[in-house]
Amino acid sequence: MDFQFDIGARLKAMRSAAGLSQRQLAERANVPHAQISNVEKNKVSPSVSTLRRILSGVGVSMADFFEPEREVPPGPFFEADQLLDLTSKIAVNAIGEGTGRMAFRQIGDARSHNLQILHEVYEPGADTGETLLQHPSSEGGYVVEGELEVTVDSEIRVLRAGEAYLFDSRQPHRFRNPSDNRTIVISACTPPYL
Amino acid sequence: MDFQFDIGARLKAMRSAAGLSQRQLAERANVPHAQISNVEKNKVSPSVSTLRRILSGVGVSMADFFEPEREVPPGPFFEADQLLDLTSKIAVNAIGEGTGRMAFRQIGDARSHNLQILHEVYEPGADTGETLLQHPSSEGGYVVEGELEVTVDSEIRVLRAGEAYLFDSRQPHRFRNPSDNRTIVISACTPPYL
DNA sequence: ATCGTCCGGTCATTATCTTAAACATTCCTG
DNA sequence: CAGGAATGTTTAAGATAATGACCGGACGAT
Repeated sequence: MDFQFDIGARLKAMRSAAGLSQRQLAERANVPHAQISNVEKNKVSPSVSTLRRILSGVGVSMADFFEPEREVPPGPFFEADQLLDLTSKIAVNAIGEGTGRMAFRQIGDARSHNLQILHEVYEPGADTGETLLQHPSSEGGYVVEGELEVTVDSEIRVLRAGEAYLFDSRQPHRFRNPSDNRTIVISACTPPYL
Repeated sequence: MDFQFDIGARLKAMRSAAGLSQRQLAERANVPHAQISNVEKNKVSPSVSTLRRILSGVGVSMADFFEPEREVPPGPFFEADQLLDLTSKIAVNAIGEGTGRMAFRQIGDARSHNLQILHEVYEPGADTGETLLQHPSSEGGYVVEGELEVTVDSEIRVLRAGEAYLFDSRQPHRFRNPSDNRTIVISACTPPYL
């Protein structure tokens, strides 16, 4: 999680792709043109607010700007510690008022393979709440250890180790660990959630 | 291009999802804990370098952090000016040493529909160069106006208005406007490039 | 109650970014 | 060649963010 690209070079590339001079961009973005120069030459690390204004001038979002910094896991084989931890990301993007500790770790590059396989850990009581993202995708999983209460579109079922589920993720769904022990699930989803 | 979320709230959510205190995160991220507090309370707009350090502590990339800011076009109908301008993004991410002016505008939300339809404009001489991204996807297009020289895996062909192409984008490919007039193409790709 | 430790928040100082104005270059054009 | 208009760069000021020390509250253990 530490590759970083050359912000200045990237901004410069985007600016010239848009066919703008530093001054033209500065006007659109409502920043002094010196700042464009400073950022492009990496003389400063701009504040988020400044960078946002600048990028608005070339019609690029922050997310798109930093896209290349995304970690691209290697493969096709992964050590246990090479799984990509998506806990914070999923917890904030996909889960509503989840409670309790849980962890999600992804195998490889879900995007390019169009397949997201996750190793999921639910501590006792952990609850995703009603899942926010309801993708047009398919989703299934296998309970490796412990118990998992799965709710799909008003059907509730407690799955134990060895049992499994599979459904269309457009249906509202929710996961919970109703037991006093840790629950471990391996799940798969295509196309990927995030 | 101007929705902005609450950076502080988002960081806080991610931090607690990771089960860390401000001080714990501060140590991991190598930042004074006061700064975590300041950022979470939106007392400052952190510099990119600072935010990057903080996010490394929760294992989230900049791109992921700003993901929700991405523009999600409405639909299912789009006015001409509602097409999403991807010029800078594509030019920098997908195209190598392209030359000349070109523009790419996307119809709707390619990701969720798994289908990317683009309105492409090539000014005279515009050349994508060898395309960098060679996705496992399919790609086709129709020349609406002007001429387009398409190179696919060593096959070269000049298409005129009314003609079209379709190929597997894993093959190396390249587009060029060899004429003195503007060229307009409507293309489609699944799954999307970006 | 009284430590000890953790928590998040605040303060003054320092370092950094931001700004506007001046500067240097190039490329036209008369 | 001189003037003009564009370009990107540097400068010195003012504004803002980053830092480390400090504060009061919450919680447990003694």
